[in-house]
Amino acid sequence: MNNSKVRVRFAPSPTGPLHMGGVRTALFNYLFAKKLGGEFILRIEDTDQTRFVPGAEEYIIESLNWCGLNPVEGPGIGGEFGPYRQSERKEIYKKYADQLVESGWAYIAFDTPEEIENLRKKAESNKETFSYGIGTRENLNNSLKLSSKEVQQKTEAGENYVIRFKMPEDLDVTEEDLIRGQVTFNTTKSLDDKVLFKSDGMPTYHLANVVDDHLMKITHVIRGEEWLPSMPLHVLLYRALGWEETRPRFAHLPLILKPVGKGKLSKRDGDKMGFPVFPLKWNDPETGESFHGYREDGYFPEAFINLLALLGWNPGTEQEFFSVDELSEIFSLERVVKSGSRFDPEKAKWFNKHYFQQKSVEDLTQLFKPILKEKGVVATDEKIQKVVAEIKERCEFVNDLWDQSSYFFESPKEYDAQTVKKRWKEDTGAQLDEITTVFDSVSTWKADSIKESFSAFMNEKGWGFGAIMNPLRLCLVGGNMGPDLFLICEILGKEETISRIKTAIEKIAKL
RNA sequence: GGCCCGUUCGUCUAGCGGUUAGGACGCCAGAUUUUCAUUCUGGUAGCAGGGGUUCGAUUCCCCUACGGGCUACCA
Repeated sequence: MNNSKVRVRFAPSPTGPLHMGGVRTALFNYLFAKKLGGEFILRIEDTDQTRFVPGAEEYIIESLNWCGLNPVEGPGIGGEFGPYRQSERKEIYKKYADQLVESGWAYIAFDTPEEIENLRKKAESNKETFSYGIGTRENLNNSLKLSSKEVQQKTEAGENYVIRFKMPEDLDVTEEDLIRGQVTFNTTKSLDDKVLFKSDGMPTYHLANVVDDHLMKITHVIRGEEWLPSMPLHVLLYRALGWEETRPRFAHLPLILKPVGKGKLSKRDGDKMGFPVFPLKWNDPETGESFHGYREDGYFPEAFINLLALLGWNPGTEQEFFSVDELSEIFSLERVVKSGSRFDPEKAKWFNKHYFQQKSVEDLTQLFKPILKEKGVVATDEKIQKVVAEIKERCEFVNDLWDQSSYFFESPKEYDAQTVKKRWKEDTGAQLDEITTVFDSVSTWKADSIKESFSAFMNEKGWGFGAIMNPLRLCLVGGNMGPDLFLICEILGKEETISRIKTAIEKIAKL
């Protein structure tokens, strides 16, 4: 096989947004290439004109970009093996299809889709499955049955035809999958005569894929498990085209499964369970539907990549946090798991939390500012930074910052009913009123000194801390959450603190 | 239905003939925090079933069950 420089490709089709399984495939390709000092390229497989979705290609490229998985060759990037969009390589494929017909590895078939559909239905009514191939092809409308003269007449008359692979009979095709080991398929038992070239002048995936991988000098095909059944076809195609010596090796990745229920992860699972399935937000141009994205939901790309890497792969050590660079050092296909893995949204959050906590207060402040602006909050960077420093450890997403800190920027709109019921006693209002006087007399408005004055007063009165601290917190934040109370006072400022207490006493009395 | 792939705590996984079956997420408990959260400590829970092979099987082989994928002029 191939001893030259490692070259791998990620080859999505632009039929919609790339989902996280696709990103993982791209990631593993990328890591494999990096590890071996090879090249990672992007190729757009848009041979099905009927399924083209506007914006999908841009989405794919932007997603890879957000994840930092940048190809060295691809559409919009260029490279010596371009173009990298199969629709732009259309002319290339026909030649190879014809070559296969000439060499007897393929044949021309005139059967219309309707005819085949009928055969399929008929077989189905007999509880059988129709398959175009060994056993049936000799009796169908193709160049195997027709005389060459008839074939010529039909093609010259402009009749539509496809080119099908002529699957050799009873041949065991054995291939060493880099993840699964030896896999064997018997041609008669499991393979039919796949269409290689469609009547619309475009190749199918199978032909285009093999031709392009060869032309682009791809050394390793790393793709999803859904392609495993077509591996023997591809192997045979390389053989038929005479490219066996240089053909790539295969590795089939396990699939990502739904968190609960049956089957592989799909588009709508996310909205059902409240997690994104796509890297970026996607608005479907046809249905108008909107899907969540990791980016917009506040995940950091580092976290997204990290969680993806550990879904179906592990380093063999107990380390769980990895940068892309680290992964590039230690990634290997041997450590890819064979079975499909259920996606766990909880663990995904945990990964993000880790990266969130790694961020500096300064960085988080910058990320928080646009959110505050959106909320109509005006505050100095100094205050925002102070707040962020206090609440950082309670958050796992940038979006949590507001939920954990809104009371620093606006006074409570309501008071948590449960806390009121539990903590607000008959004389609480009067006691808190006295506290405002104490606060008013604090000269240096710093957490320490506020606490000092407060404690002295409490001791003098002989009041229980618990009986005052909790309702006091209620007045200032509206509930029983938040960091140290005196720090909150400090950040709020003396005036605001006192005013909030007074407002609360009034409002709660009315409840 | 046919073909192929797979099966270790609820989930992600380590294990590559002899281990008290390890870690992580989640969950539970305790400690700290005069709140809540964080943090720390501890706990809970697993080799799908049945046959072989072997002195010995989670580990190797076979069968069954279950799960997954494919079975288009879609990728």
